[in-house]
Amino acid sequence: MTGQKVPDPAQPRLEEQLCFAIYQAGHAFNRMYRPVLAELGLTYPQYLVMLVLWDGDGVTVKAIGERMMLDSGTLTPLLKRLEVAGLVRRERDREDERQVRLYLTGEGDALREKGRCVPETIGCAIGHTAERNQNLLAELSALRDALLKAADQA
Amino acid sequence: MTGQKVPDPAQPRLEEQLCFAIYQAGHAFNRMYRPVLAELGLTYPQYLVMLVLWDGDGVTVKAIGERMMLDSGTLTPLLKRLEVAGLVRRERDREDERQVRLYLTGEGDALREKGRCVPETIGCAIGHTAERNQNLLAELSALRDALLKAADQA
DNA sequence: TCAATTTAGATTGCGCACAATCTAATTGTC
DNA sequence: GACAATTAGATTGTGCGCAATCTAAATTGA
Repeated sequence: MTGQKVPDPAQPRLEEQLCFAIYQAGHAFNRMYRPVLAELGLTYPQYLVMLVLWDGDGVTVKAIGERMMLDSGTLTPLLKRLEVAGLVRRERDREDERQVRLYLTGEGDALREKGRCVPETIGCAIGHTAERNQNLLAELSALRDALLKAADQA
Repeated sequence: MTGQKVPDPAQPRLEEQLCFAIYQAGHAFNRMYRPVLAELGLTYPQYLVMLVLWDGDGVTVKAIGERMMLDSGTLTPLLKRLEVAGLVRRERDREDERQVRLYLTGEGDALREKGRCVPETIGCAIGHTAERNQNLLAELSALRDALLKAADQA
């Protein structure tokens, strides 16, 4: 009962598992983004929401959630923090009062300028060729879709 | 001030960014693992810690943290939950009382059997060839290392 | 028209992730 | 041996992620 259980060769090691590679890459990205985004006063998920809104605001919470794979339990407090920060307005849709639409404030729109250099900063850190990144992006998208499909069926 | 800001062509769309692909793939993995691991009574990060311990117990908190890229602020409460669940023992090292070593209990060791089929279950869901997954694993590891290196220098 | 169902968000509770801070033990230096 | 510096974990506070539940608004349809 006191320690040193025998390792199990049938159990794959942590480092050989794809899920763990994703897990670590996600952490590494976060670590890279954090100081860059701190200058904008944003966390990483907040930055992703701002990307959505910079791409076109007036969208509903649900639409943002579908694009980011997040539900209202995550988004509602996050969006409220962006509102408190003065970057967005949350407004009930007059036509359908169930929906809340998100609009950029002047400040939120202006922040776009400060955020413009972020992708390049990160891109330089990675240093891979555009082609290599494109390929990796495609592989990850396929992986995501395969997982979601399997998770839905289960 | 009322809505419909102009989209910005210079800002890359969410779906074209590597960081977002990782972010989504991570969520998709989590969604896939959740119901499978629920049968073991584990969350995904807890499962990763158990993988470390099944690979050899008696390791320190610091060693687990380095392998998983987590600090004590995350690990301490997580390990305490595993202890409450009866899967591990936390024990101060007699030689160096600063360190806490983790040992599997009989129950934690036994859980290995129930967890044996997990990687295969997930692997089937992905459905890719072993070679394709190996390649993706290597790419992700390289990406992680590039990001960590850049983050350290900054 | 009005009751049943569906839908959009909000809320609550739990667990992970991490920065900042704290305590206690160890090491290094003199 | 005394004392500064380092190291291992624990603690606190903030924010993300998600399941479960709740409310209110819209839709369906008998």
